[in-house]
Amino acid sequence: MSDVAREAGVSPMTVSRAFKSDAYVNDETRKAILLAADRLGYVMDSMASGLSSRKTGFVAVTIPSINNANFADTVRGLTEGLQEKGLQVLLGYTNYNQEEEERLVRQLLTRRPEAIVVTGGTHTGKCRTMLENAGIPVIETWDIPADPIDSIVGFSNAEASAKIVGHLVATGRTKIAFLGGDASRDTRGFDRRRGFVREMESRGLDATRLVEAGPPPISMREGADALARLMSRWPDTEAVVCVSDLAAFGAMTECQRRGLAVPGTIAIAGFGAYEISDICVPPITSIDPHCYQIGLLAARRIIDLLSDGPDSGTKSQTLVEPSLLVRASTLSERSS
Amino acid sequence: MSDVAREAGVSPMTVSRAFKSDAYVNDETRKAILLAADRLGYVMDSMASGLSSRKTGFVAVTIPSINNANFADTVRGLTEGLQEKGLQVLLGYTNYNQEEEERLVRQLLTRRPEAIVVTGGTHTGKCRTMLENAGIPVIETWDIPADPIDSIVGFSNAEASAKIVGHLVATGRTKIAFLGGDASRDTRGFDRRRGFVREMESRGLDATRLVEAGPPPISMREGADALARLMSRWPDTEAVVCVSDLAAFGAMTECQRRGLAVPGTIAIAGFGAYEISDICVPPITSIDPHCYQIGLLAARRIIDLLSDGPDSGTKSQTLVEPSLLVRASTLSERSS
DNA sequence: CCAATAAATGATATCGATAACAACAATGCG
DNA sequence: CGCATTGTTGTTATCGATATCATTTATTGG
Repeated sequence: MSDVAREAGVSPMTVSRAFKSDAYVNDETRKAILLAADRLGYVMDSMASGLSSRKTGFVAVTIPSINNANFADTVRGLTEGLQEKGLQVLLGYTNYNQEEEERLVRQLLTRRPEAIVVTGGTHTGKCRTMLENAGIPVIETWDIPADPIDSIVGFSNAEASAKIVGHLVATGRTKIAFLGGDASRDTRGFDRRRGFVREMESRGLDATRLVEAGPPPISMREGADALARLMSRWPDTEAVVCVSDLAAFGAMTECQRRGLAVPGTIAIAGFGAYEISDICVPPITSIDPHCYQIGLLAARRIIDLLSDGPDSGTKSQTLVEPSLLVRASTLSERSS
Repeated sequence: MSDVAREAGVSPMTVSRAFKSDAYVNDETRKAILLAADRLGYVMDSMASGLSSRKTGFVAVTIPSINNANFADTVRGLTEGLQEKGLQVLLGYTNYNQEEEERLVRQLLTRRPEAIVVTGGTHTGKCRTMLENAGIPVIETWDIPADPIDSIVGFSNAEASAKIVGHLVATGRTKIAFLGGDASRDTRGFDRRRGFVREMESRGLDATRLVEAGPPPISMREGADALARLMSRWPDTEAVVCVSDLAAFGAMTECQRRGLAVPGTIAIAGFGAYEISDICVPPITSIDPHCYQIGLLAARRIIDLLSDGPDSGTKSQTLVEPSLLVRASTLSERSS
């Protein structure tokens, strides 16, 4: 930076100001400085800048898996929502593992982010402590934890399942199964299963048709395998609610292979509004949790918290209402 | 850090050393320091550390889209490959846009990464200049640029197409179309199309059945629409090579809707070895570019370059051989 | 025309760590 | 026993920027 200052015939301080948009600098001076910087191929060192100003421009974000269209959409919303304020997302993924999350959060905090976004509501004790003591806004997304750390931008996974059950019952199905929902690692999937069980029971229906599909991420293949197990155990099942669209699609391909008509013999519903659920034949009923919107709202909340200053005392809750997308895979009445 | 030093009764320098694994510190002293740090909830400031040691621990990575399983796998390979050396991926996406890439690269370079990984071979002039002058290893992936900046870890998209053409011809098809491949933005998709044309021509076959599917990312829906256009223009088409598995699956659903048998009436091939191509009915012939492997090899190359020092003069090329996955969608002979 | 204000720039200390060197104790070896 | 070696810790300067305060030069209104 002092090289640039010399080249432009000003002090380093003026160069520093020329790179901030808001500061007092003469337009011509700034122009000259930017030109000099360009000649020298100078790019500012954000790390040093951050050290001095105590603003790193980072927002840390953890997601369970990078290879998941839903979380990717949320990250997209975050990235784009934070861009206007010059904030950059620092991304890490946990592999659906809380110990890994703890390690990751520790690593991310060493970068002194100005806020941190985590997915889900369950963390290791140490992880929670770190988040509480970090002294920055913490946003929990994709869930509504019973005991939030700070702010929430999420939705009720349980209620989403309830919505689907309601729809299936309305179309005349009562022998309904749930596919997926691992208790140990996938808390959101487990919430969906819990919501399913609760809703079924509250309607006086049998809520014991539960098939595991292994730990997340649930692949299409695992969805197919799980459907096979489901049908061999409960052959008279009329509908199956899947923990995700990927499992649902896998399950549907298994139906095709077995010659089970969808939705004639069995109805299938998924979760996540993945593109595949819309385009496959027949299209699969799903829940759109509005992933991109979640990211955008989280970004907005962060910007608010960072500008308002110590308003952060209030633990805000921003709830997003998932939408039920009724499609052909559950639409028609039962034919048999 | 000086708080921790006081708490542990040592100098700040010793605390600094205690956090590095390689340094000379008495085991008991280190234990005491780590304990003190834990009591005070101290986490090291990597930014300050980086400023001083001139090692930020960042590796910048740009990908066209975050919502793409192939690129996500490469990022996974990079992340995991770099983890052992304590290097952290700093991710950004370009939306398949070179101006956006330039902006992103500039932003990423302000973070002083120790290396940078970019996808593809075409950049704006300024972007290329920045990369060349950054003074750090630059890895270009997913492609084999004619005029590499530094190191390459990639494969030939054109040859991958040629492989598919060879397979289709071997199964008796000659009226083959290519779906997708936008010249303006998706250089890799365009390379695949170019490879298709070249291979068809070299076999003396008609290489004019080309259908655009719009700018990337190509959705399943766009694949379906493109197939509709293809069949209305060239109804006698016997096989279609798609720019990606997503387009291929979309195209296949359109066949289902139109009652066209796959592979009986028309064979379909994709690219990318997405899970869907393996599980759909029928499974779709595809190319596995070994995305995770690309990431891992890039990580390894970076680690080599960073440790060897000024060996970086040699512009290495690490080539990965894509695998053809023959599946039912192209397998059987033509039935009509 | 002058005091008051605003605009533009500079000087200095500092952010939180580490590099580099110095200092000293313990150990080994001829 | 003395000197070289290794292990362990401390001191000082510094990385590249910015906060803060000081200073200088327009600008404005009474």
